[in-house]
Amino acid sequence: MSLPHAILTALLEKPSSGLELTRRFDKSIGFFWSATHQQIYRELGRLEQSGLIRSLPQPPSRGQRKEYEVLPAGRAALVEWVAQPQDPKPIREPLLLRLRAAATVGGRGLAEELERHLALHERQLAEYLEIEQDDFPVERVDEENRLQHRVLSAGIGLERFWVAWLRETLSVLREEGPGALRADGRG
Amino acid sequence: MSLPHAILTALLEKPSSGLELTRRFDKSIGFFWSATHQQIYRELGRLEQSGLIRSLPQPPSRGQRKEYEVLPAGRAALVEWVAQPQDPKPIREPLLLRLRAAATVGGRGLAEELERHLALHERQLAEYLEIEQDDFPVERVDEENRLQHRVLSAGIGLERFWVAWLRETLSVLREEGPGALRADGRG
DNA sequence: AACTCCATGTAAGGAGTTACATGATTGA
DNA sequence: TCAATCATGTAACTCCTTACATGGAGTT
Repeated sequence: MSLPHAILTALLEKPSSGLELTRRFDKSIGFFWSATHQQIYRELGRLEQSGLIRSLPQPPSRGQRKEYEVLPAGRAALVEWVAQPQDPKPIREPLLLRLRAAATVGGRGLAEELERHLALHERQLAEYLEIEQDDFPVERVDEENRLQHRVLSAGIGLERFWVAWLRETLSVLREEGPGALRADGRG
Repeated sequence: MSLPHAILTALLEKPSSGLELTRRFDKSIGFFWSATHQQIYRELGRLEQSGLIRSLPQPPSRGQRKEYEVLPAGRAALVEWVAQPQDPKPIREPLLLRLRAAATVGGRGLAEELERHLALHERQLAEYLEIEQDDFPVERVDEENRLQHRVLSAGIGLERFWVAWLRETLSVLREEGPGALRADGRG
């Protein structure tokens, strides 16, 4: 039940059309809650029907921009959701599953895959660090800013974790004998 | 497409019935890939139909234990899956979403929720550390063992990250003024 | 008229969740 | 025999993903 609230938050920050929301879910908000345009359009329809948002007066025909804004009921729903208890979901990480499977059936080719993930996480980390430099300079620290900075810090911390873990794991694999779990090694 | 492979791995480690699998998905494997018994039974049926596993000769009536084991085709499918490229999924963490929403609409009651999550992650971390002490003593380090240890290390590292991040975030909230984002404060 | 974007959708299916149903076994 | 427990399922629903469809606007 997070998508509607993600959309409410995005619309509160700035009233938008479906496509604009989709773009924003590809960057800032999407860094910790991704969504496709199909999900977004469907959810916009539901939110409008529930009276939490409304579309601004616009030509209602198909293929035309439709801009949405949050109604007071929508803001109230969001405020209520923010403090509502929700247990953290257990980890669900296919890569760990694959490592466990590799422990049983052998991991031919797994090292390459770990290296690929390492590169991806390094790139993501660099992107976050760039955003941090641009958007969170030491001056201007009001509360809103600080909370948003904490969110970004979580992204940075998680990427740092994965980078470190992948490096250690790769070095463990290499200790097992050069190329032990590589596609070109002897499984 | 991870659940079938999680089940194949579990069955390779030890042939089991649906309920036994469910129990194991509540602990070891479940720490990074959870599943309910409904998912497991459905998937066991599919895997059997695809010829990747088979049920050992047993009374076929309802309410009777049915033990499964992996067939060669199942092992081959798992080997193939292990090295197959799969991009890491972007983060999807409702708590970060709520923090971002709090930055916009205020976070009355959020501090309590962060404290609750902190306690949960501390408990999970303690559990992992206990498992590490029990299952991974310094002696006996064959390859299988090391890979499984790396998996556990990921769990430990992630929990350590969340504990640290939550503590920092709570201290940031407190700097904003005592009780700023508490339910009993002035949001 | 054909092509390319922009923008909003529909359709179908997979995966996970929640609630409930049914049969076998065991113990009081 | 009654209840509890073990064990295997069904049903209905939500959410997400992938592929495709449709309409408008501007260009050539």
